[in-house]
Amino acid sequence: MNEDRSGTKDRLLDAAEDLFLHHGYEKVSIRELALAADVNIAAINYHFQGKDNLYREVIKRRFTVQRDRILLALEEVTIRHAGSPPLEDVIRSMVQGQLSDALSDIPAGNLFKLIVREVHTESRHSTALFLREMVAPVFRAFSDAMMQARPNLTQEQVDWIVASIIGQVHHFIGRWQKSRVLFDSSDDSVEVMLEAFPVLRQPVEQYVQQTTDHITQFSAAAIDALYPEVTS
Amino acid sequence: MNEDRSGTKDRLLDAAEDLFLHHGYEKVSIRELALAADVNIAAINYHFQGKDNLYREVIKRRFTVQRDRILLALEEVTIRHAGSPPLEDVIRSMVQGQLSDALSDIPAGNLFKLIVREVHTESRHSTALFLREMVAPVFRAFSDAMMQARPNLTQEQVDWIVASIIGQVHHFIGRWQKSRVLFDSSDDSVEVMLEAFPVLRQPVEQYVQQTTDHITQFSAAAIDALYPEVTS
DNA sequence: GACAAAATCAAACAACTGTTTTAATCTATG
DNA sequence: CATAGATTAAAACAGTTGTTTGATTTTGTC
Repeated sequence: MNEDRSGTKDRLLDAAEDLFLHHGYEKVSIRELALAADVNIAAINYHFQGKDNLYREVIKRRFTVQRDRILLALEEVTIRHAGSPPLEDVIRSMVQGQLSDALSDIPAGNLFKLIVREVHTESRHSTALFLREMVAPVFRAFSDAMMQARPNLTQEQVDWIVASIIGQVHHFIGRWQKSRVLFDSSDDSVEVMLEAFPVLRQPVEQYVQQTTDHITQFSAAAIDALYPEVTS
Repeated sequence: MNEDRSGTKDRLLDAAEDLFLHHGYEKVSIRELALAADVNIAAINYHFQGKDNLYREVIKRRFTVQRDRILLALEEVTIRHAGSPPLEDVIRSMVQGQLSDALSDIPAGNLFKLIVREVHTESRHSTALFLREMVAPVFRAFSDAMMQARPNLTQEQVDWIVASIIGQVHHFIGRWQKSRVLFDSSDDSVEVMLEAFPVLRQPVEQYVQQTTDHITQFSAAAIDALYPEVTS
């Protein structure tokens, strides 16, 4: 078989994931990719018909796994509570899932960093793919779970809430990454960040945990205060 | 005098602001810039000593104005209420200021789009400048105003809250821009966005207004629910 | 071991990048 | 009007980009 272990292909994907993540699509040349993966330059075009497609494959390789993980966590939390999950559990599933995937250093966790980059940039490399197959299903599942947790909410209200929560998640992911990038490049302006937000000094695990707690509590409190449950 | 109207310099700055905003720093070549501004290619290096510096100048031209506008609004709201401004007013000053600046189509409003791009990308073109002179002062002023509105909050609590609010603001800015970019490029995946968040169908002014209201109310509700005021 | 397919390699490709150079033109002041 | 300085212009520069070529090596199968 030719599909099992090419070696070259996988090394290329790994190196590409790492480099694209840390420096962005444009700033990484295929020569750097080839060097990092220890393959010939032509291998990129031989195995993946071009740089663009390599980028797409990097994403495709991970995103199904990650998407399904969150979808599963959301589904699990709703069926465990027989269709009426606690609001905080729903939010936590989503927030924790995204944060830990995005900030963990295991290779499998690099996807969300790429996605945040992709969404906030307008590089349009695979926008349709992202939106239709990755972002939209997760949003919809999150939306549905939240409506099961708080049936008194309208769809539009849930839309606003979901946007607020995702916005917070991405922002905290972005802060962490920015601080690490600045730190890695010994840019002294990292001190300005750390001073303004000392939580960034902590190790990843604690940052993920504290951020998850904050976003969950902050958002749940807002929801219940704005749209109080009607206890019949 | 040589400083008043060069013509070329200003046309270059205007074109650069527009192009950098819409396509990003890397994707815009100096030849495109020169064509759009209707100047010779060499003019970029003659007037700005390189592409990098032109980018920096584009930002410098706007950012002081914008920063001062928000700082003023925050200051004004605190002195009007004699040092204890209503929480919602403080949040609204910040949110409204950023949103309207970022999403209005007047040229003066392009800065924040560039900033969001700059912060969420790691292009590092003027990170220190941004953080130290633009982001940090605004964050600090926002932070201070909020502590005046709710003296019972600790600095750390305020830090978390500020991050949550800014995160929402940037996310809603990003959504709007993304939808417009997709729309402009007739990418049909814009439909996926609009379907998931129909508010994006509205004109700018209403989007800014509704988003401001939502973020303000959502965040204020969370704050008061999480950290209730002690009424002595 | 022979043979064909797959994979790797070094080299060259054409297109583009930001920047300089050199000459021509404009502009204001004497 | 003449002339010095500021500005524009066309062309060339050196370097990099993603991609392709054609030869060479490796791999698996009979």
